[in-house]
Amino acid sequence: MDQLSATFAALADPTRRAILARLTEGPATVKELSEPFDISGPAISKHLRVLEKAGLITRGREAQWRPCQLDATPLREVTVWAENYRRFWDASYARLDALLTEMKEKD
Amino acid sequence: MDQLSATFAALADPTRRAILARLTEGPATVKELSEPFDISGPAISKHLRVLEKAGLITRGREAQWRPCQLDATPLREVTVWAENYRRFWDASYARLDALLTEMKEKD
DNA sequence: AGGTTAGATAACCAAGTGGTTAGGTACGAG
DNA sequence: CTCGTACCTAACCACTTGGTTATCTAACCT
Repeated sequence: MDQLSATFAALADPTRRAILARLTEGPATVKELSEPFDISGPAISKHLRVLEKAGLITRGREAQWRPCQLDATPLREVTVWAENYRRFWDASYARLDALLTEMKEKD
Repeated sequence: MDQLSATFAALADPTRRAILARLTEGPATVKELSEPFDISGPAISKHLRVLEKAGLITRGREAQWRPCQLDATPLREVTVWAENYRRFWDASYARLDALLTEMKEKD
């Protein structure tokens, strides 16, 4: 699975997006991350592994804790990808796009 | 499944992203969309249904053709969501963010 | 009417996903 | 040393997914 697909797949789950949102407030242990959810530890572990494989989090090792930290660089690729479609929803951008195309055709 | 999850799930497949890329050049029939891929018609049909349920395409009806058209509005929600994480990858944005936080704390 | 083309549906299969429980490892505290 | 805590792996389950082939409908063209 390519990087972008892995990122999109990881983001497709609300629990994982909530974990990322929590991590914007700083690193957290697995226990802390699992608090808001009504699911078992192993389920959280699996979500974290998906996020880790997608490169969205990195994990440290402190005694018996394995602190998680956000790594948002894959999200930059997501926005870069989505930017190619901006002209299809952003009216003002579409006008600019049309203008640029027109100018290019005049060359 | 919520809208955002459906969109991310739809985008997690390279074939579906390629279909969207093709549709930026204008509407296309199912046959046209399936040309570049080495998979069966029903497989394409399934991909199109996923894209349709995610609101990324709309489908018309012309004689025996069912032309597909891009609808990028869900992608706007994707960028809106990702924008909340920009400060974690964009250094200059992070500095601006820190400045704003500092100003807020002075109030 | 008969044949061809576009496309959808149905039934099936292998693999993946999101969850569980049970049990194992590693570390700190008493 | 033993106990509790944090976390992981393994095995299992129901459901979904991405693909297939076979079959159906709908429209066009002779």
